[in-house]
Amino acid sequence: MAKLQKSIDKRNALVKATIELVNNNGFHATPMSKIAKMANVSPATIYLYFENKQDLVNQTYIDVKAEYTNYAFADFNPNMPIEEGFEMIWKRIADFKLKECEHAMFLAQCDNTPMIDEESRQEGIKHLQPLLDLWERGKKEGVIKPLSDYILYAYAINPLSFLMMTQKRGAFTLNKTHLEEAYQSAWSSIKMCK
Amino acid sequence: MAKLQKSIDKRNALVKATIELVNNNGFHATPMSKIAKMANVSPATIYLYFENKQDLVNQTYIDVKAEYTNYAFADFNPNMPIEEGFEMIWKRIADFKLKECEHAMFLAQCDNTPMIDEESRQEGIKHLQPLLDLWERGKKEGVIKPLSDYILYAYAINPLSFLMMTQKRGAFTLNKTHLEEAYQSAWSSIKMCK
DNA sequence: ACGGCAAAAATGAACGTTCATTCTTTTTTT
DNA sequence: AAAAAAAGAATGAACGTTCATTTTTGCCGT
Repeated sequence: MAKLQKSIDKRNALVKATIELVNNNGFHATPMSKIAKMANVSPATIYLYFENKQDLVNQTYIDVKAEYTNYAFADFNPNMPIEEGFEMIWKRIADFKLKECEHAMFLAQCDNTPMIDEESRQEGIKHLQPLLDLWERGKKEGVIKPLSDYILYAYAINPLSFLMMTQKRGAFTLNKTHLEEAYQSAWSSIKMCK
Repeated sequence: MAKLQKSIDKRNALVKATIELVNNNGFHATPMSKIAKMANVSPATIYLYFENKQDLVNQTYIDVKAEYTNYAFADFNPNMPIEEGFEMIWKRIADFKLKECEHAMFLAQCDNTPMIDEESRQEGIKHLQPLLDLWERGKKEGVIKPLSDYILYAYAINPLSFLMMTQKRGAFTLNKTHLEEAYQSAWSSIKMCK
């Protein structure tokens, strides 16, 4: 195997182990030694790929955030009609949160905790721009309520995080019907009433 | 001062310090020694009031959760009309999340992290029953959409957590108008359409 | 009202452990 | 065989918790 690929594999294994351990035990209870063990690597090797523990968790956050937004916008193009574009993005996000729920959970933990440096948090936010642009256009066309982006996000997207979390805790399971209901709630909370 | 009151004061100081330090630094970076210092107490004294660090954070969670729900339901009575009751609870919750945002932030961190024992988490959920009862009644009367409680919560209540968090990060500030818009979004996402 | 005393509460220092990180040596690659 | 990558053992600091003492409290007979 090529040298470069081996390096990439090792880095990925470390990121993967970080996600899994932080999800299950929390940041406070995931020592570098455990991360190393789960990635089949010596603790010292981590420091060839990352500066320190903080850097490891920051980079893991940015990696996962990029994966999330790539997934969300994969089939989207900025010229779609507003409602169609929103539905596509919403459903991709829902898909991601349910299929890659380990990753979504990790993001939820990072986003509600001071465990990520502010700089990395900002870096992560940037990738969401296409959705904000869509909303901007929607407001101009009179299709989307003229609300702050934060309020739109709070009502249209964020509920999915809560549902993902609840499902992960085993309290209930989202089926196709739930998801359609949730989408309707999301859309009706941001669309202009006629 | 009475002996009992002194004990209560000391316990409260410890809980308060825990909230503040965990909010600012995260659980992983708040040692018992710092909690003790902030509460003006010796580290050893903590162990007269709490079994260990885990017990301290569990009890802090339950305390704050109880305060939250007491606040939310303070003026509510179960015989109110559905919409009036919901508006009252919603606005009290919004009030709490904005005025006591340190406490709300602490809850958000606990709820997205494995830092609280499952048992204490369950304990905290119980207090929400009056809202679930109101929704139950609303569904029977055909005023509230017949959705799972989790979906109702996701769309009607949880967005407030996101807005509180965003505001706390300084990204934007919620004013009276925003709040009224948010309430309308919340209500319209759960009310039966006519 | 008060001095003295036993119990309770509180303390600071100490303990053993665990952790993030580094150092030295070994293994792998080119 | 030189250079790069990886390893395991070592290091020093920091942590949660406990221990031996000291301080405070509440109560008693006077």
